[in-house]
Amino acid sequence: MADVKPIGKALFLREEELRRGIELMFFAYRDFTGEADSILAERNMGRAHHRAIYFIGRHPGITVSNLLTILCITKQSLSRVLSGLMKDGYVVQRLSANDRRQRLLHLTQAGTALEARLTSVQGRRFAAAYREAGVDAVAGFQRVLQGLLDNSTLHQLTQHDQSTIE
Amino acid sequence: MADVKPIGKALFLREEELRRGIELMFFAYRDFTGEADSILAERNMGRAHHRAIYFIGRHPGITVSNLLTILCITKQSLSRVLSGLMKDGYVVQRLSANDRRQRLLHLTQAGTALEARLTSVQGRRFAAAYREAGVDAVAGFQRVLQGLLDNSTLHQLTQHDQSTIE
DNA sequence: CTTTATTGGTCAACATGGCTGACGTAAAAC
DNA sequence: GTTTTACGTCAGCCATGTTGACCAATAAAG
Repeated sequence: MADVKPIGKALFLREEELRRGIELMFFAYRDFTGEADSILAERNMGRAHHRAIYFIGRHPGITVSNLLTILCITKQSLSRVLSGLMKDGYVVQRLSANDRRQRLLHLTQAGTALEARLTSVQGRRFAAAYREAGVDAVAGFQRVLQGLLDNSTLHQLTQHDQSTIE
Repeated sequence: MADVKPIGKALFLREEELRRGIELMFFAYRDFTGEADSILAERNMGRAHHRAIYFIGRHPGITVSNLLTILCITKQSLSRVLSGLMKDGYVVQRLSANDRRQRLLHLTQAGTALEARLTSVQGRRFAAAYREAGVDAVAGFQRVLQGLLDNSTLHQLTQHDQSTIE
């Protein structure tokens, strides 16, 4: 509301444009997660399990702490999910050699397979959307999404080094 | 995995590109909803209340049925949320003249005010992201998000007429 | 060596928001 | 007029987020 012109129509169009973005985010996120949710539901798992599997696959040997930093949920929420994943044989913990307090998280074969399946399903959707929209649109898409991030999230993502492997 | 070139590096880059999209969607959606969630939490409300308020504001006089079609949740989930919103004075029901089975939903003054506040917060984030990214990026953003939608959602959105007012 | 901080985990208790199934009531169909 | 359909509500279950208290192992600081 800082640099709004004193013209009724311009204001209206601006608001409509913003609402369009808000609504697209809602619907696209819902549909984007829908297929994976179905696969997970078959195995009595939810989106929380997916997130854990995804980021453990992405950062093998990640500590619980670092996973918490990525997910921004409480230790207890994650603990419940990890317990289930270990019980069901998707994730294993190994003790760290450096610091034996740390449990380093790894996917099992079953975990890797499930992660691949879920990522494949979501990747196909992205691949189709990217193909339809074109390269320039994809760049714009990523720029806008990046602009929607909190600063802390942005910093986290730009440090995409080996820091979680230790 | 249909039209993949038999080159290791190209495949890797493609997968990384898709994973970047998947992750950006996760983080951006979380941060995008975070501020509104905080405002809602102050009033003992959640994201479900927000969705209901948002779409009632968008389609004054919408029926419960039509709201269900938009949200894709069960009648019971919505009913619980609507009961709370009516109890707290954000929403009122009016009986339809045509079909007295229907309850037509409207925001109260408090509901309108809350909707405006929440939309303003999310709109500001979008406005900032749009400003940084530029007009072309915004177009690409919208094209890609649209491509991520289920067909049924896309059809629903392209029929943005008065059908919900009846 | 002792103290303190960090890391990881557990348990209890609670709220939100999905779900299913049972069940009214109003309108439509026969 | 009875049956069927449409619309909405209620009760209760489950997953997943929350807070707070607490414990154990280890690292770091004194």
